[in-house]
Amino acid sequence: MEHKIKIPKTRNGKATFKLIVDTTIELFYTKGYFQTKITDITEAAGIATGTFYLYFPNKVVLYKYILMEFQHEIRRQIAIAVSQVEGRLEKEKIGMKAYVQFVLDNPHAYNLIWESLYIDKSLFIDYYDGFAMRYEKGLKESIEADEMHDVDTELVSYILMGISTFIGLKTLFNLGEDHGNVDEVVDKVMAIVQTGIFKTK
Amino acid sequence: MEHKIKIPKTRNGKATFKLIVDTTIELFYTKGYFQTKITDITEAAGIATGTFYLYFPNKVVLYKYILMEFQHEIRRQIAIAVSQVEGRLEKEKIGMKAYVQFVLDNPHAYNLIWESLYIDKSLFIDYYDGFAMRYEKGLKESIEADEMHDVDTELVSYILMGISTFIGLKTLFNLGEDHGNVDEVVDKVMAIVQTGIFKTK
DNA sequence: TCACTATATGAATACTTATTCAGTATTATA
DNA sequence: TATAATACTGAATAAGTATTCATATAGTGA
Repeated sequence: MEHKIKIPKTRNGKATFKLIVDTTIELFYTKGYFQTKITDITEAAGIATGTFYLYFPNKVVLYKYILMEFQHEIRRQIAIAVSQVEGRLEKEKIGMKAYVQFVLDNPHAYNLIWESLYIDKSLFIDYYDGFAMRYEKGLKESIEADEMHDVDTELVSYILMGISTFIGLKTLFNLGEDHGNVDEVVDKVMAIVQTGIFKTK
Repeated sequence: MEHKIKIPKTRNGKATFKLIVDTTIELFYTKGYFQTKITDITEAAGIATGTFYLYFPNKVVLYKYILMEFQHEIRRQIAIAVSQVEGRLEKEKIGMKAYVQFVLDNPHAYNLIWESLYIDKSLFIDYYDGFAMRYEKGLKESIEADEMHDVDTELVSYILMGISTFIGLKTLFNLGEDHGNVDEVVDKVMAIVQTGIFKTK
């Protein structure tokens, strides 16, 4: 809340900084944010308690740092995926696919992002609302081009995020059967989103 | 974790018990489980600290109690909704609708259930996996009756829960435009689930 | 009314965890 | 290789919360 992160200046400092971040990601994932104590982090990282405070004023600042890292990464990956295809509808599909793919490939990230809801609601809202607005833009274009039903774009954005999140969840906990192949799962999801689940009369 | 809840025996005791539960639901909703202290609860309820321990050995036991309450309630409501319609596919649709409806109508419950992921993963898994299995049963029957595409039922169960959750979320935070009418939102969601979002070529 | 059970109180105590800081070690560079 | 800058240590201290318990009150049946 208060101060800022202190960026290390030397190679050693940077290594310690990264060690703290990586250790924390792992702990937030296994124990959750609130149940992770500063001493858990320093102990797991094999550093002294005081070292933590050299770089981070407190836990929430570290949390936000990690959250932003993931946020950039996910957007970056979607941008990369989308840039490699031609055609607007195709881009749309690939964008969704990339999002689902990211969630599945990065359970740590997904888990952490979602937890923001209980840490600081504004973080959560910023994250998902920001994402929804991005989605909406593409969806609207698709509708105008008559490639998509005239759906409520805002609603659809949330639906897509909800689907991705829960599929990620399922994979995360290995619930039910093992759908080993992520690509396959993503394809199935896309097929369902595309044509719906009920047969048209 | 340890002991059990002590059920009050007198009218007065029951009132206090209920007061604690209701106050806690409100606090868990606004501040979250971990950020709610025992003293926050007793203070908000206007009772002495010790009174809390008269009925609950600690916070997590109270949390589990509330979680179970909601779990029963949601299943009860779906059962009621489903019992009022004829036909299997129709029941299926109504069941889904009831779930989405419940999530939208009970943001407190929804928020609390989800938080279990960060309190005790096994609670979370039990909840959602149990729900998914219930869904699956109906979905399989629909497919056999050729009223539904031959989708991966497990996947679809999670997709439906994901959608409900996120739409609930959106409503909860009043993100984007205000879709005041819950019924309408639910109908839109069902339409999308039914026919998909892309036009078939 | 008396005796007994159930409820309620909140200051005192016990824990848990965050945070500081005086001292030490390492590294870069002049 | 001296010295300034940076990084690191962990015991000591500060804060924050949970939990207990001696004491008090209210309700109930005989």
